[in-house]
Amino acid sequence: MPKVKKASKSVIKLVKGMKDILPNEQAYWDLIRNKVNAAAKDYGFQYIDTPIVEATALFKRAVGEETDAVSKEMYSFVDQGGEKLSLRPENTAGVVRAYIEHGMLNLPQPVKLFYFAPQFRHDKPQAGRYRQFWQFGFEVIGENDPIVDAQMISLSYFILQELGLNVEIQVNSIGDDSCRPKYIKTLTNYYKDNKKDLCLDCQKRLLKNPLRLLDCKVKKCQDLAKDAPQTVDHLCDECNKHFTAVLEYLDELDVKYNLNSKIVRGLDYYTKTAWEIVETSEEGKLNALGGGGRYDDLVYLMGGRQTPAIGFACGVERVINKMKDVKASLPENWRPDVYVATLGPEARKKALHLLLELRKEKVSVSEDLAKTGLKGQLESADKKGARYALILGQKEIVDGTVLIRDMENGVQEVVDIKKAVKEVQKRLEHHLIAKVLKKSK
RNA sequence: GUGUCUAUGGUGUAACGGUUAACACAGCGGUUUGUGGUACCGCUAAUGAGGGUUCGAUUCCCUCUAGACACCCCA
Repeated sequence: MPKVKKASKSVIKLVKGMKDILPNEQAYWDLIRNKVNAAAKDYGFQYIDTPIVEATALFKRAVGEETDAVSKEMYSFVDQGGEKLSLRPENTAGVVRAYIEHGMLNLPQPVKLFYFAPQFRHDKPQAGRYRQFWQFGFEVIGENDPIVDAQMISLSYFILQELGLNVEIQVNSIGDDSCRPKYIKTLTNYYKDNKKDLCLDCQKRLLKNPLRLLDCKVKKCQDLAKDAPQTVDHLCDECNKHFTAVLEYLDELDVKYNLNSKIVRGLDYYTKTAWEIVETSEEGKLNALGGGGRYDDLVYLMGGRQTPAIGFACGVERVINKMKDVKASLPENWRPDVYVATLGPEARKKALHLLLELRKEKVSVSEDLAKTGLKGQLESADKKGARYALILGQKEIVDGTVLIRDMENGVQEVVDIKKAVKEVQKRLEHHLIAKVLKKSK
């Protein structure tokens, strides 16, 4: 054995708020990616990747300069060329930029896009909240029919349900340019008279973000919120009609939803329909797994022509957290079909060829050629869950044979090494047929 | 930014202020290079950092650091 150096004392560690996604977690990620991809295909969405880095101005304009996501939490920097850049805090702005920049208005409308990508916000880390976090999201650009709202809500609901979660939709309409400003005025007027009864945070909210007053957790604020004017009662005709239609379509779909006047989105670009997807198994805690809404003015705001749009996004880490909480079932781990074990230098050399052959034939194979003891190798084969082991020792080399060991029952057979691959394939087929038969019963 | 809690090998835990910091799992090696899932033996490996109290600190106190959780906000 070579001399082993001791670990040095100073270790560079993970940056705060960042997370390694280790192999033992990947099953969750694979599952989510697969479900998202499958849903996207079924619903006719195409995948899009936009850069992690965008001009800071993009987010200031799209997301809103006053939002926390942009004003407090954005990773911004000036690069070597003096450009003001930021890591994206969300993905809709980038998608819309791409839509405009690549003239997607010339494609058949609406354009339906989806992404699965890391986002960055310099927040204080917490359960299910990281500074680099992943979101999958869906956007429909170029359609304002309320039926699309209902379909998008249903899609977001469906995906999380597919992942084994008990979810519920909280839906609201926050109006548009023609009614929201008036509503906010009404709301602030209502609160002005009761200002002294509000908690300190809410007194700040009154100035900064009055809509947030509605979901304060402090009792006296909640009591006030109960009688506060609600957005839905102050929608203009157009918004009202739209929202009513959304709900009507939603009733047709098999979606559990709740009208919730407290749903207010954190980003400025939203209009009309807004919703959140919450997990319902744990009472009290209604941490949103995802959220979405219409953003009919965003394309225009970003310099394109007026184009209605709607989208939603879900936080992947949060979804995984919940999946763990409810012990959602995961697909079985990958197992190699065959493990090749060797004894002796000749066998090791021969095994190199055997491995190539097996891989060429698409037999999934595992080995530890560097290990010498047979015991250790079989132990490894077992841990890896191999179905068969091919054992190749001195004796087999001399005879031109190889041992096939069934790892489930320990039965071994000697076969001609030239037929080894075929023999393995034959057995694997039997295995597969047996499995299918078992399932069909 | 505010608050609460926590800090022992890779992981999970243990140690009235008092020997060489214990146990389990994992990892690695061995039990005449030939048989795993189910034996036995061994090895590797830890008190976050710095101060203080004390004859003596993993244990008590302070500072820092890191982490977890909650608030804010959000996905």
